[in-house]
Amino acid sequence: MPELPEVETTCRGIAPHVVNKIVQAVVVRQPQLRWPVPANLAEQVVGQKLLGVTRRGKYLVLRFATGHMLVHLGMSGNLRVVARREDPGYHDHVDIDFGAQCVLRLNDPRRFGAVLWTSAPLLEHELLAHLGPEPLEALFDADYLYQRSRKRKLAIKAFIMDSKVVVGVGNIYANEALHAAGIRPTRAAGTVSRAAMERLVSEIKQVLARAIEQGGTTLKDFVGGDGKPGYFQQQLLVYGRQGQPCRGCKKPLKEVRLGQRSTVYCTSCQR
DNA sequence: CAGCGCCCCTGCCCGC
DNA sequence: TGCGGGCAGGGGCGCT
Repeated sequence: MPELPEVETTCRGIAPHVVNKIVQAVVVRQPQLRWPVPANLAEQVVGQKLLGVTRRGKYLVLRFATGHMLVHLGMSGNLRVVARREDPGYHDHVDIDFGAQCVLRLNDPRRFGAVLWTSAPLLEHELLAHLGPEPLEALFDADYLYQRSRKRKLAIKAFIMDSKVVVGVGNIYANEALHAAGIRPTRAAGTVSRAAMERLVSEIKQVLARAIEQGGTTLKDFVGGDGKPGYFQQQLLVYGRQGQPCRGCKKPLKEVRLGQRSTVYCTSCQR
């Protein structure tokens, strides 16, 4: 479900409700997520004030005085603020209870998500230490992507989806950005021209920024931190449109499988 | 090291 | 209607 815009939407949606509130209780109904939820999570945070909610890649970072709680939504997770009286449902695995009608609730049917705790300096955490730049920050530019891609033989789509290269570009937006930039997803990263990299960086930034503005892409059941669906889905030009006409040239869009992921492109507009 | 495929898991959709 | 197979937005990890 969530790509970077969905995680950012969640971050913005929950922050006003939970920041500066004190954790009253932690309820773990299902500890078996991507990694086990730490057994001592409650004792780490109960009684502590949540100082801030940020995002690094697709990891949500909840900052406390003594450390950070990392939350990843995996493929099917969502994190919402609910009233305490709202009974937990199926797949509601973890509650962070702030009292006063305010519970942060993780729901994740596939359980690819994670809830972790680290008291070491945040950026030293192994899951964050080797991440590439944020796609919407200035550090991510054509120079950077061009230099890093030289001599790389893997497909450009897999390259931009590698979180060590740049974080937060998931399958949907990789498909969309490559289409907008006129680059064939299967092309070896090292053969993409400098000019094409300029377009690609620009399109990645644009597609992510637009999706964030609109509250993310709702596929199936995504809802942001406030429970509202996103509206970006209606603007997808290639993802899920295989066989349908390219909006540019009207030729049917082709679908191939790249690294076990659905890859859709126009054989005429993308070279 | 780079690159590729395999999983973790549930739900849903499709074809038989 | 029931069931098996394939696929789904992520991404760490192990193998070659």
